[in-house]
This record gives sequence, C-alpha cells and structure tokens, in this order.
Amino acid sequence: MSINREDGRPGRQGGAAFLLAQLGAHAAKLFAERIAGLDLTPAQAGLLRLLARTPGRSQRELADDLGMPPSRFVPFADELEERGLIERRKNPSDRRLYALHLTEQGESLLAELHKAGAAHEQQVCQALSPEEHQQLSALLRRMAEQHGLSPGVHPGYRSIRPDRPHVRSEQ
Amino acid sequence: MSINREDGRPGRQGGAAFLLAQLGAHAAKLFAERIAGLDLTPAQAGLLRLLARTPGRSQRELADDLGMPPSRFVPFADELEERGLIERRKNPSDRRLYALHLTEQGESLLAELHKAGAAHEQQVCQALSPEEHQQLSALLRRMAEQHGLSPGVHPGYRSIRPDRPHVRSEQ
DNA sequence: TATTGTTATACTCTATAACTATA
DNA sequence: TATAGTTATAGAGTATAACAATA
Repeated sequence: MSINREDGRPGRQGGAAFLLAQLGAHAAKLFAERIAGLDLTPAQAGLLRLLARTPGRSQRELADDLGMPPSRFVPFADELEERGLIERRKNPSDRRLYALHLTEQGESLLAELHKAGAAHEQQVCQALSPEEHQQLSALLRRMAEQHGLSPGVHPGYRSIRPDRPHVRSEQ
Repeated sequence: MSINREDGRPGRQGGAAFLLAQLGAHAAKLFAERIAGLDLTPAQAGLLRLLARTPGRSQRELADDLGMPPSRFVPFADELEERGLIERRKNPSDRRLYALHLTEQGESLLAELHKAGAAHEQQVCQALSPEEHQQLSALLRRMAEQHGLSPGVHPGYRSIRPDRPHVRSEQ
C-alpha cells in the first residue's frame, strides 16, 4: 500500500535505502537536540562513551575513532576538560602520550546520557510494537555487520550539529 | 564500570535508533559515491528529482524544499544550468519569478539516476532476503510516516559530500 | 510595502602543515 | 628519525544582510 505519490512513479521516493538515510538523519537530529539539554554534542557524547569503554587511551587513538584530525581533537578535549568531565593524565611509560579518563562528574553525566539514549530509542521507534522493534533491530544489526560497520561511534556524528542558538563568544 | 552492555562482548553500541543513524549515514555516503560517477552530488540529484515531479517552480520554493537559503541556491542552480541539465524560464505571470525545468539532457541523466538508485537499494539491503527487505521497507515506512517525514528529498542531503578529489575549477 | 532573485561580506569550520618534546 | 600533542594559518563553505526589479 504505497500511500503517497500516485504519480505513476515508484510511489514514495525510494525504497529502504532512502528511508534509512532519511530516518537516520532524522534520528541523529533528534538525538542531537535531546543531548543538547545536557550541553553535549553527539561527538562529545561519543568521546564519553569511548572513554567509558576503554579508559586511558591516547588522544591520537581517540581522534582516529571519532574521525577527526588530532589538531581538532585538542580544543575538543580542552572544552570537556575545562568542564571537568574528562581528565588528562600523563602516561608514565611514554611521556609523549596523555591517558584520557572520565572524571566522576563525567561518569555521572554518562549515566544521564544513557537515560537519554533509552528515551531516544523509544521516541524513534514509537510507531512499532515491541515485536516489530526487535525485528527491526535484528535486521539492522545484520545489515550493519554485512557492511562492516563497527559497533562503536559512527562517523555520521561528525556532521550533525544541534542547531546552535547563535551564542557567539564576544563582539 | 559501564552499564553499557552486559553480554560480555563490548556489545554493539545502542539499539535500533543508533543503528538507523549509523546505517543511514553509511547508505548516504555510498549513494553519494555512486552518483559522483554521474558528476552529481546528492543535493543536485534531489533538485533533478524535484523538477521531474513538479516542473516550473520558483527558486525560492525549491530552495526551501532542499533546505538551503535562496542565496546559496543561485550558484547551485547556475552550475546545473551551465551543464545544460536545467533551464530557467521566465514566468510570464509574475516576472520576478523563474520557472525551472529539466532539459532533455537533464531528463536522460535522471534516468541514469534512477538506475543508480535501484543498484544502491540492492547494495544497501544485500544482507536481507527479499521477504526481509520488504519487511524492513514496511517498518521504515511506518516510522517515517509517524515522524511526519515527507516522501521527498530529505535534509540529510545537506551535509553529505562525496569526498571530492580536489578538482578545483581553474585559477 | 512585500517578495524574488542576486550579490557582497563576514564568519564558522576544518584541514594542513609547522613546531616541541619525547622516544 | 619517528611520533604525540600543540599551535598557526589558510582555505572552503556557509549564512546574513543589503540590493534591484517587480508586484
């Protein structure tokens, strides 16, 4: 039942691939808006999760995982450090490296983040019954695996910004 | 300790919403790469499709649909016009407006675009059986409808660029 | 006076590439 | 010599706002 477009053509624009991109962008936007309430961007949330999973890694490694150049990672980490969410410890075995860790405050914000993630999941899949929700997850998991997508932070994070309300620094 | 995943394995991050965003970004990237072979960006493809569906609209309307400011639409349309894919006709009833149309060349490129779209659909859903593929489409359609997403061009187009190989015009 | 298309400008974002300190 | 972190700079991409023509 292709409910839309009766203009002959393949009904609703595109099939699953198009819907995937459309819904994915929408979901990413909703998530960005949601965690903006925690004063976090998706990339910042991604770093917190990476540090929760594997503490003590170097900036270079983390920058690679987040898909950003090391030079951009510096001010990125600076802000989270100033906010007391992460901590740069010196790595004693190689003094060139930092070992990044979550602070206690970072851990508790991460807990908020997990709550936000659960609410987000419900919001996005609101239209589905619990069984359908599971079905969808299973299908998507298979697809992600087949495409070699890693379970971690996804690169779509890079381009999503939470419609910032024009808070310019000075001047 | 991360309350993240309890199944031992670091667990795939997130549920359906996360997978949706991840796969959606991946699909959008694949599509951008594919149509880069036609010398089109996703936004350009979007305009061609809009013009095929409803010819003769004004730049302002089209810019709105594509989610770009009118000022940005001007050079955007310029390029497609120079390439002979679209045409600016004067609207006789209101001489402030242009009426944009596809050229014949634009129509035939659109046909190529549809072929690319079909191949893309297969590539993205490769992991699924035909039945599962249909299942997925149905679930996603319901979700898109519930979220009020229109069947047309989606705004995720805005941020996807096809990793351009540094082909600068002249200079 | 409002609106379309256009141009100009200013600003944000980002990557590239130097620089330092360690190895 | 190579690498981690940092800083500086330049370039692309963008929106904002002024402008001319028409309504």
